[in-house]
Amino acid sequence: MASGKTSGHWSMGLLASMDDPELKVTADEKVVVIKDKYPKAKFHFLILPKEKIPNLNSLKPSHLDLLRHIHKKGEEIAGKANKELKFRFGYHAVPSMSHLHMHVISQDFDSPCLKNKKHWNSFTTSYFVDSSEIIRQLEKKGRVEQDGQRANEMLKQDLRCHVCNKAFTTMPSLKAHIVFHNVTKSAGS
DNA sequence: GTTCTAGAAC
DNA sequence: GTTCTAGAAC
Repeated sequence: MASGKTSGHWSMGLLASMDDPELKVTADEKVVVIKDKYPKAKFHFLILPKEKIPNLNSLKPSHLDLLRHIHKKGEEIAGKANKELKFRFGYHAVPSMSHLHMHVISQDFDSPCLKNKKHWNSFTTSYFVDSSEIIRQLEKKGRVEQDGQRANEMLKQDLRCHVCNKAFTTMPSLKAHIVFHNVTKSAGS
């Protein structure tokens, strides 16, 4: 392999990342765990099933065990990474990257890779669907209903702090604000 | 998904 | 003049 010209289109990038030793965290018979290449928080992992599942819409009840396994793996990885920080486990309603992947992301959102409104809203609005919600929907309805158009509108929403709901007009001001939440939270001693 | 950058916003 | 956002990328 000379340079990064492996799989043509950028949306196929996750498949390459799964084999990248720099990003790979662990794997078992069902899933691969990698670090997000551009982490949007102090801890940001992706859990991908080895089985090729394109997206949420293609999930069937037969995938429920796998989804529960992914969720459990997420809790395990988060616990190993950091026991103080809060984590969320979930899926983007309209992911940019191909191949189903669950985000495991700490809620500090303290990262230089977190730069714009789309980044922010994709993790703090209903564009981010909790894994438990996906599982519940699949159990109840036999499929996952997805309103992609409504989800995409979430990305354009005004910026709001995910902790206190305060509104902000720019990303730099929001980022300066959330640092304050992180400090007060860990100021135990 | 990111990078780059024009021009809006300040 | 600088900061910041937002749209194109073949």
